[in-house]
Amino acid sequence: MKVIFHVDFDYFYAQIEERDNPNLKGKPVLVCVYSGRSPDSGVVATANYEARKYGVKSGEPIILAKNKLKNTPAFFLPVRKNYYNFISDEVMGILKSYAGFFQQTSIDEAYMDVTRRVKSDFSNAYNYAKQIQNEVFRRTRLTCSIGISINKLLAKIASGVKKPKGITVIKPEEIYAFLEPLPINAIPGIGVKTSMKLKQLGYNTIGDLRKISLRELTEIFGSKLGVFIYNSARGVDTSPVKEKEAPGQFSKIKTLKEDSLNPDILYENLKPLMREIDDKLKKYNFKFKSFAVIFITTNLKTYTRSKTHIIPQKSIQEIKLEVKKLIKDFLNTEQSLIRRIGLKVYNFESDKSEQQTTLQLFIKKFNNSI
DNA sequence: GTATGCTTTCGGC
DNA sequence: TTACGGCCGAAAGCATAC
Repeated sequence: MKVIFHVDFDYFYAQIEERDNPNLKGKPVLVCVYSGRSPDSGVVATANYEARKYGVKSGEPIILAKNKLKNTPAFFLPVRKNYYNFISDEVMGILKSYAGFFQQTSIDEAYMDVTRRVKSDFSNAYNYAKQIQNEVFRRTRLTCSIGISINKLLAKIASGVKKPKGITVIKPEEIYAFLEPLPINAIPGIGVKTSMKLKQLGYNTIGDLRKISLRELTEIFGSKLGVFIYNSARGVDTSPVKEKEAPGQFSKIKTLKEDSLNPDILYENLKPLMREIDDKLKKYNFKFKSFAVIFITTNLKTYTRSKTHIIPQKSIQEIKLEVKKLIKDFLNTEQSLIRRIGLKVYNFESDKSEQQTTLQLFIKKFNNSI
């Protein structure tokens, strides 16, 4: 039986800001993404618990959060993403040293397979989690919550139960009782769309979900999603904890000073983003085969238009005329005003060439050895 | 009809 | 009453080949 941890840092961005500035302690702290369009245009990325008491949520407009906190002293801070990434590397490095297998899934979340380290024992696991929390706090002054169970699905659900600084264990014999009362969308991967569909059929909890046969589920949702729902309702998840692969895409997106339909203005706004993506490509030494222009309209609807090359491209500079053309073509078909524009590159140089490199390395080694 | 691979949209953080 | 980022990976949607 495996023992899997899911580690989730508590209100990560805001917690880092609190740690670095003791004046913030005990007061609402909101880390915000300012778009630069007007002084308060933008959204809240993360808020600490003091702010959440006032109903502030991630993703809501800054101006709305200001309203909720108008009679309270509160701190609205601009997001410092590069700095948080640096801290993330630090805490992830610590966690990794405690895991047999390690999988970082976001800036502040990770799975750990600790089966061997705790000898498959859940009371060992609890103590081990405590030890990890203490060591992370000793070295970084940051707190996290940990979910413990036999697979990633259950560990992830568990980590959200007790926060902050929580440890929640779901032992094998507790799985059904634990899942029974939870709403269906507590299963990661089941969102509004799927849970609404199930609600309309009269199913509200994971307990209800277990009454549906596999056959029925696959008829409604198709084989892939159907099997996924059937297994999840029973706490079954066989996906392994595995090291994160190289990134599959880079993107940059920017809110315009004002909405526009002018292809020249849109392109001018893309230029700095193109440079930043180029820098990143160079840093990683990646080439891309596909690129896409992202358009977000006044009503916040997202569109993308893309193009794929057979030959991997080294730099955006090589395809800037095609970027221009994608913008023109898009404006010819869609004429709602553009609020935000972005660019992404993906389809990085195929595994084939990587295999070639390892093959070449092997040949070198082989030649050296004879 | 179904498997596959590509493009676009969705949704979490 | 409205207000509204920037990134990523995954799902959904679509086209094509058989």
